[in-house]
Amino acid sequence: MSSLRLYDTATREIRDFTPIKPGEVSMYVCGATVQAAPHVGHIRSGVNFDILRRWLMASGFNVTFIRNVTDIDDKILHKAVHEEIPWWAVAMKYERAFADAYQALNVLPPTYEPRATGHITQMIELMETLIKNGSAYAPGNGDVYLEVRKLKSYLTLSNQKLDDLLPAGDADETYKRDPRDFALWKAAKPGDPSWPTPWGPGRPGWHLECSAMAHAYLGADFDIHGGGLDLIFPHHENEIAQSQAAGYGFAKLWMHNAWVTTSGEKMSKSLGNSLQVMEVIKRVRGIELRWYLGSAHYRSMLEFSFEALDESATAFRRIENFLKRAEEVAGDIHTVIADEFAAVMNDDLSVPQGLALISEWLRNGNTALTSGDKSEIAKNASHIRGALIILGCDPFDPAFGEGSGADLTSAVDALIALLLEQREAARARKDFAAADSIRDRITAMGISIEDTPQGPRWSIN
RNA sequence: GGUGGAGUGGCCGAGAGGCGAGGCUCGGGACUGCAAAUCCCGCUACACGGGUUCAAAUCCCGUCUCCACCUCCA
Repeated sequence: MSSLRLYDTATREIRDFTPIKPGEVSMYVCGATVQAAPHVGHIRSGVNFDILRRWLMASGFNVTFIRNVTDIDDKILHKAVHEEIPWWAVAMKYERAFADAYQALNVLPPTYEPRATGHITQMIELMETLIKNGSAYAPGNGDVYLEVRKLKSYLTLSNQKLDDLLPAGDADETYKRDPRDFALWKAAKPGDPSWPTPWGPGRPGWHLECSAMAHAYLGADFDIHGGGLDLIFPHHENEIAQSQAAGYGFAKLWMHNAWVTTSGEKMSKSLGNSLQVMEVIKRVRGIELRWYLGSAHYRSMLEFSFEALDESATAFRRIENFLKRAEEVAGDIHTVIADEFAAVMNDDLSVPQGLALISEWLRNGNTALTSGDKSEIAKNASHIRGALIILGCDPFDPAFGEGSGADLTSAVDALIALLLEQREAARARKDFAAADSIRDRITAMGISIEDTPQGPRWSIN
């Protein structure tokens, strides 16, 4: 069997993945800055890395998955003023909104989900290390900066030259030794929340938290660091700078997911609420949104449209419908990871090629359903289900359960069966007017009737 | 200005030197009492101009268009 290869942003090539510790994978993904409800672009990142995680687990690795929550930053403070609630209430409100969205799309909870404000101690320790070894300085105004000119290497991830950069501009320039130096820590402004430090009260700069938390939970060296494309610079560059200046090896492999675009452009909040996750799942189910977001390769832009979303949902329902019929005819569907599927997933998570395989199994499975070939039905269904589990779209996953409605299924089944018996009787005596009348009335209840080689079956629309 | 990415059939979306991914839509057919579902067939594309090659969507040169990052960003 093939082994996993992944694209590394740092080297810009697909490389063999070899974990630091055999059988173990440590990964850190930059999560949300909780200052607004998540839109479909945010959740795509969650879905993409969830697919990676599921694939690693299915490949036999024990995965430690850390995804942080940035619960303090400028936007959160601004929002607090705007919404007239405390900054921590803003953070909690949107952290919950993200959690709800992750859950709705069946994104597995991380092994641990550290918050920035819970790791001030680790950040101070890191800054002390950096100041002590001469990599960082505290000019006396309460800020702490990393001195980028002192770094052995910088900007290796984004492949830029220091002299081509525009000044960082995230703090008062007058205290910086170089305009490109960036803030590890920001002095408190009047009215802002702050934490005490040896350099005065203040709050974390954006980048420091990830270095501190990755170190706290994964150690000096870990396997994979992920996030959105837009984090490459400055966020990930600065994480590397801080961590390596402190003597950590840091991430061995960098992965970045592409955006969801609209009209070819990166999604932005100016589009309003219509593309918020919770709005979109009023139109399609969570599992269908997940299928759509996961269907493009993670490094390709996904051009969002409601038309494409609807089509994608329809395509998913075909697969789901086959699995349900297969279960009815052939019994419980085992999950099998087909070798072909493993091969495409091992090739930098080539999900779109996996979908082509699913299409093939679907066609074969439907053909088998028509001919009644149970072993062929079971085989194709189990391959499909094995793939869907990796994609996080298994229709039988209780995470997507039909809730209390499931309890009614057997009762409805008995009622519909009664009606179908009458319809079958009418058909048998060629009284098609009566038969169609029964079907029409069932349809009017929102239930579809299909005649299959195994007899009629019903499903709720 | 610097860095990175993209342009594929009506639409979505893979591929990255050689037998036309796949899906959706549309047209035709099979099955069916009729539907629905399903299956089969059809619609032969790679921004533009050169070049390399027996062979290019894929490599090289040039051009155009679009996007992103360099300021918060999944």
